[in-house]
Amino acid sequence: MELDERKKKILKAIIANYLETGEPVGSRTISKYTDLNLSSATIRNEMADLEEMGYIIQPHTSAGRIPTDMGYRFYVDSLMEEKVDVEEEKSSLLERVDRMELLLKQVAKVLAYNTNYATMVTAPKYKKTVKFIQLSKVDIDNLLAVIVVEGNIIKNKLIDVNVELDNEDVLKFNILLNTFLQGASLEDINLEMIQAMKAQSGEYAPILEDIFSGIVDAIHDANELEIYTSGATNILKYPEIGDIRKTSELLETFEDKNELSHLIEETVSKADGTGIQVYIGEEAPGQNMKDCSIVTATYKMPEGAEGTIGILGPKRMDYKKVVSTLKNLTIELDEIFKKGEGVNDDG
Amino acid sequence: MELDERKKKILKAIIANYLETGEPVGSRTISKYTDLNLSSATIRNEMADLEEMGYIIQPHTSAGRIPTDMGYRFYVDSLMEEKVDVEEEKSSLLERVDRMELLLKQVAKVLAYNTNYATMVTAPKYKKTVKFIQLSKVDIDNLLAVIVVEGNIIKNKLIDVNVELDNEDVLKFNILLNTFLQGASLEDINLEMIQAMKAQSGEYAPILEDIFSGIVDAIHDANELEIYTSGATNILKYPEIGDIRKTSELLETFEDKNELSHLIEETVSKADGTGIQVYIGEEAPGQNMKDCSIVTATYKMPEGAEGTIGILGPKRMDYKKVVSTLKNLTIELDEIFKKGEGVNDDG
DNA sequence: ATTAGCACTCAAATTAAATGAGTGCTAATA
DNA sequence: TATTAGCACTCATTTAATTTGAGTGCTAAT
Repeated sequence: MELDERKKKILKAIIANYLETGEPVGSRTISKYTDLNLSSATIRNEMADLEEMGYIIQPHTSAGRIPTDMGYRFYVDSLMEEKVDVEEEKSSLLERVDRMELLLKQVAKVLAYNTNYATMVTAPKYKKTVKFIQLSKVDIDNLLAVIVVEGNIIKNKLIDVNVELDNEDVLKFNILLNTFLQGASLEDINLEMIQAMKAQSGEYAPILEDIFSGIVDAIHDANELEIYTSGATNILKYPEIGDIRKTSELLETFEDKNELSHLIEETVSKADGTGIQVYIGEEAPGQNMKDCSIVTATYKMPEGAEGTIGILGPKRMDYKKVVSTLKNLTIELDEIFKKGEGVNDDG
Repeated sequence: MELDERKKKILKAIIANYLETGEPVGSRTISKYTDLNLSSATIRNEMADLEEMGYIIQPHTSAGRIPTDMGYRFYVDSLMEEKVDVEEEKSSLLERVDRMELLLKQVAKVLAYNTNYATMVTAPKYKKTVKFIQLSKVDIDNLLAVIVVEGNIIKNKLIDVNVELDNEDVLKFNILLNTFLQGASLEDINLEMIQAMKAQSGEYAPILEDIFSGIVDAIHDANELEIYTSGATNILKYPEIGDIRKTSELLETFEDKNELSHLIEETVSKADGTGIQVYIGEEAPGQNMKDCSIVTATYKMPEGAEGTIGILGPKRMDYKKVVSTLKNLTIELDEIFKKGEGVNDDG
């Protein structure tokens, strides 16, 4: 059987209507809703065909039709025309801030606010090199290490030292650390480098051990795939996502950054790199997501590093709006990074 | 009418049973459940009395009894004996960490894990004085201010400067800032002090403006009543708390740190300072909390500063367990602060 | 003062009936 | 040949009626 223009039009009308109302769509509705000027009987015949082809399904004998995953997929790939950018929507959504962390938090928040779904944003994964490092004596037995890595990610680490150090000692350490670490990435910091530093540290080698491990910790921290989420409770607004138990599990998954990071990695690994990806129902990773869809977008930094923005919502999601919002946002992010405006990462 | 021993025993049995099962408790159950050896008829008479006195109520004519808020109140105040501390429970719940922030996050988490309710922890509210302050040049147009305040709360602030500064300039600023700010609390930093600093900064006065406002921001930040929460989704496990809509609103309230901070302040203002406070149903602040109870505890720092730990759960809460867990935890916290072990705040 | 006994109440569970949106099929129509 | 009016049929949902049973209050006997 062939999916001719008319069938497509009808399918589109069914899905659009279902996305709006959440109710199974009947033939009479479509008959009136479209400009096809066909009777409900004709629509019924077409619907029977569409069902046979697997695009729609009846939840029960005497109900209207709802889209199958395959139907959604076809809608997203071929039927949905993207929202025209009204001029005012183009207006920038993000405030400029100077730290990656704050920027991404903001992205998650703005997106959740605009879409009413749950959102997640990962920091770009790139070789973060040390831009600045400084050790200071905070009190009698604590050193504070401040490390700034590319993207202005700032990490602090208090290091307990049980030997008294004077300011001159600290100064020496600072010179040593900067000589070796400035411009280094996590991968550059290996046993070899540690040995070399120890060799130059003379009598302080044992103390340096502590300090060094503290700093490596902090750099490691900064390199971790951070995830920012927002609007988790939005999930509760869509009761169609199974029962409370399931929803509650989903929420927990969403709040567990570790699990979430796995999920995102899975989606990213599936992505074909063309920007925006839509995962519908079964296509989405994770057990509790059968009734959800995930839409992800990738933003790029000039150096080629990529981060992901994701939206989690019900299958019956306003794909149009989500996709267009995501597009605008990634464009804006790309620009922010390009200009070095906002987040400053000129090393 | 008098609340004699027997009535107390019966009331206690009713509430204990209700806390366990969540079902209205009938006379027959109590007749068997207690060691009073009374027939159900007698219990019924006593129950009628207890109802008249306002401690219990029938959800409908032919149902068993459930506690009223007043019943819960009496139970918590007079009937509930506290859980005996099994030796193993005494074992410490907290790992030692060196920063207030991490410690309190941990408290929230451990508590949520142990009780299965939603938890919140506020940082102690005290005059936080500046322990350490340092300005460094991170790149061509960014200065990094690092401020450590008492309790080892560390704040970073990137400051955009549009004038090129050399290291010597930065050094000067550092000396200036330290002279004025070390040991100062937020209240100490007033217009007068700013004027004095400006007077000493000479040609740099205009730049200092930016730097100073950045630093004041950061100190302000550090002084804000931070709240750490955990286990918010636990709320979903207790369907007795109204419908989904209400629950969802409650969750949102819980995730909104600002609102939450108001709530906590309200409870604290009501507290009589004897440590653990229980707010049952209507006694709790906030509109969506009619079906909830809040239990708060106060921990103290040696300087007299106080912070609050709170638990939010259904009225039908395991008060015994909650109170004992909270007690242990505050004791442990008090000790950590006393010893200066873990969080280091010897200024 | 306590308790056995019994009639009574009412939420909740079960069953039955009514409703109505929507379908599939058939026969008439353009 | 494609479309449509018409009609019998299906079945989730709604509404009503019935049954069940836990639990009560009262009374009379112990």
